[in-house]
Amino acid sequence: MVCTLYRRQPRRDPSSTHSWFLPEKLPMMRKPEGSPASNGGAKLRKGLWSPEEDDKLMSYMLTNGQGCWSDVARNAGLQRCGKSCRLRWINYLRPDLKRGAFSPQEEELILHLHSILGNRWSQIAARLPGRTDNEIKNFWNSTIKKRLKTSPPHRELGETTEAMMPSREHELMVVGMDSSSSSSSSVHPLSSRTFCDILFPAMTDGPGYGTAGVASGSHHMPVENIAQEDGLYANVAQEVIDMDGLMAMGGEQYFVPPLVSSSLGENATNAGISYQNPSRNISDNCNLNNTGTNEIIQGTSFVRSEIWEGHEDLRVGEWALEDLMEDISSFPLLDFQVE
DNA sequence: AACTAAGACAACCGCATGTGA
DNA sequence: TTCACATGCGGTTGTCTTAGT
Repeated sequence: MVCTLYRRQPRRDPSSTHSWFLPEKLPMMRKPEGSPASNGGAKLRKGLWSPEEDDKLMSYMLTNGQGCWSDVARNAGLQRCGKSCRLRWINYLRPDLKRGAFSPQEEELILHLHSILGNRWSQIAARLPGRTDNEIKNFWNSTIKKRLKTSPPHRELGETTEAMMPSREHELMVVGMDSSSSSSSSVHPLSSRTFCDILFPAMTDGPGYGTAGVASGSHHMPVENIAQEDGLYANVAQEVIDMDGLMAMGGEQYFVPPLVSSSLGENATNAGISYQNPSRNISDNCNLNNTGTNEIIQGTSFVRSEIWEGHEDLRVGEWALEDLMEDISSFPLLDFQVE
């Protein structure tokens, strides 16, 4: 039997311009376990969130912002573990979430990024404003994966790869972005410098980091500095990409979408990073927290703005995807991505 | 109308990492 | 240095929805 693809109705109005819109009351997919009144406060609830719980968490986050998640759970009067609250907030309640179907541009971008980053869903999500890693992961596993089985990836996205693969392809396979297994998130134990040297022997400097020649090979920003500024994983491929959006391979430069601000209340790695348009700075609308996260994000934003001053169109929550796709269209799919 | 298969997606779980005492 | 705790991430599971039979 063949079922047509569909997506459920968005539960919130994605077209709303209001910073916060309360979720529609959800149909119960699963009966929430017990009621807060009946569990005596001892046992933590699991399963689907009730609308009441959502309201509690939402209003707590609105008034207090994010702090320690276990405190959030406790202070908001939720019989949930902090982890559960965090997940609910990030994946569902966050105001900057974009609901609804992925656009073709987004799909293509996901494919593209996945070919580069593998199953690093959080990294991919960081480049798709309003989308969560969970959402992208689900989308990939349920839709794209199946689609790719019936149509090879580089047929869909245009030319890649054999011709464009770096000559050290086999080393890439061994060293770095192994997404063939479920342990894709792992950071390879090899030193990042080694990885970098193997991957990008002729890395360029990016905007904000000088204009040394493409093949200089000696102007790498120190890994430590990159990590400091971006809060990135100790994965040089990612660091290279994140710091300037340019990935150099075999003397060619390829654009990788920059990190965008799409996740309020997360750390600076995944959260607010490129507020190019101050008028849309989310922190203007939301009292993020009172524990300093806001300042951190703004500080990071400053760094980011410098790095990305060539990309003025970056916006929070609404991304010029067309431009982006144009920019990355020159980036080859790297076929070390294995299903 | 009932059943079934498959898609969609919310949420849990385990692990890794970071941080502070 | 060690330990405990918080957080983040990716994989996986479970349940609901929908369409076809």
